[in-house]
Amino acid sequence: MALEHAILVSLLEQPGSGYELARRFERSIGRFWTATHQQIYRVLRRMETDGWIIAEEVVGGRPDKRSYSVVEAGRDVLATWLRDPVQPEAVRHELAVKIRGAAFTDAAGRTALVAEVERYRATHEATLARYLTGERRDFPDPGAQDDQHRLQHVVLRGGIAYERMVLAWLDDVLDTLRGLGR
Amino acid sequence: MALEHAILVSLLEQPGSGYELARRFERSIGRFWTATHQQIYRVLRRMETDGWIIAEEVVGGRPDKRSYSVVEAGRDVLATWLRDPVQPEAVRHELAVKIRGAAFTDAAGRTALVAEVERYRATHEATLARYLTGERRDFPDPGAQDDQHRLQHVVLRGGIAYERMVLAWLDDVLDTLRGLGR
DNA sequence: GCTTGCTATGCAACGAGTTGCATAGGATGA
DNA sequence: TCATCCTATGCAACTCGTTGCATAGCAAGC
Repeated sequence: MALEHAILVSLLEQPGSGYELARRFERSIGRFWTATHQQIYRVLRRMETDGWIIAEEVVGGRPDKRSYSVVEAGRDVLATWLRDPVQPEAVRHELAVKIRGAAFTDAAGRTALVAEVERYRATHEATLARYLTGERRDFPDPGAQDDQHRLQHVVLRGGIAYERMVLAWLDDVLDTLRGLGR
Repeated sequence: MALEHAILVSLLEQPGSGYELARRFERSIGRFWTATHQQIYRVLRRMETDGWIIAEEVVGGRPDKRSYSVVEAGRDVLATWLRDPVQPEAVRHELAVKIRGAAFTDAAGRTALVAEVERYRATHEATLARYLTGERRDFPDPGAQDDQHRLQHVVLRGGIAYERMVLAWLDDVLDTLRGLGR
């Protein structure tokens, strides 16, 4: 129900094609909103039909592309949405289910889960490292930022805080799993 | 693709009807896996057809109900799933999108967003309070727990850590929003 | 020269998840 | 007594999101 809005924000920050948006969703925006290219292309066409964005055909590149920009109606839609109440997040934390499920498996299954949690922990460690690198690169001087960068920065700080929290919790999980059965 | 597994874990912890499961998903399990009663009823029927669970008709109560329990085949499915790699979480954080979107609205819109973040913060404060109350009630003596309770407890500690992280971040967000435009 | 990979877009089919509505008995309260 | 709420289950219709596949030109490497 809100992929449209994530796309509006992304296009306002920087106009671009469906392909470019898909790449951004793998990086920056994808930290808090995921989408496949299929979904993005479909929603872009609908947004264009509804008059929220306009496309400019760019025939220079190897394959031609359609670069989208937000128009007035799109800005209005965004402004209205910003005033709507924030929906409670729909959490889907598969690992938490597995941890509680570990009570119903045998010792070999738990050993396998420990290994899986370690692997999972490594991916979050890598994500944190990426965020910190990106922070040093994009926000080297927190004192001298315009509004847009300050807002992007505070969202990134949220991502960093999340990853640190997850890492600390996963250590707690590993201790707990290893200490089972006395 | 994994509501089945969340249901298996919940039914292993405690057999119950579709309605009871729906209530649990609003409380305990719903902290990390959401589902409506519609979805739960549909999946339960499929799981019964597939022979993962069996239903017992309970005709005593006001409306009759079907109480489900996990059978051997269901345990096997769960054990296999526990060994599968954990999928990276698909994050959907609407508030983060709105914060970045605040760069493209006017002063009145930002004031409205501050109020909304404060309301949102209050809901998370209430959630944290509920978790802490539940922790004192369900896990008063961390030294003397069986495996199932230790695992439930570590998942709850994850929820508590998450809520604390969110609250601290929302304070950061409020400071940032209030400090915009110098 | 051939394969592989990247940019760039899209169709078709399916499965997951939501929303609105319906039923029906029992309890609670004005 | 009548309205409202809670337990308990379910249908139908819809939208959201994923997966597999297809196309097509250009670049890079073997």
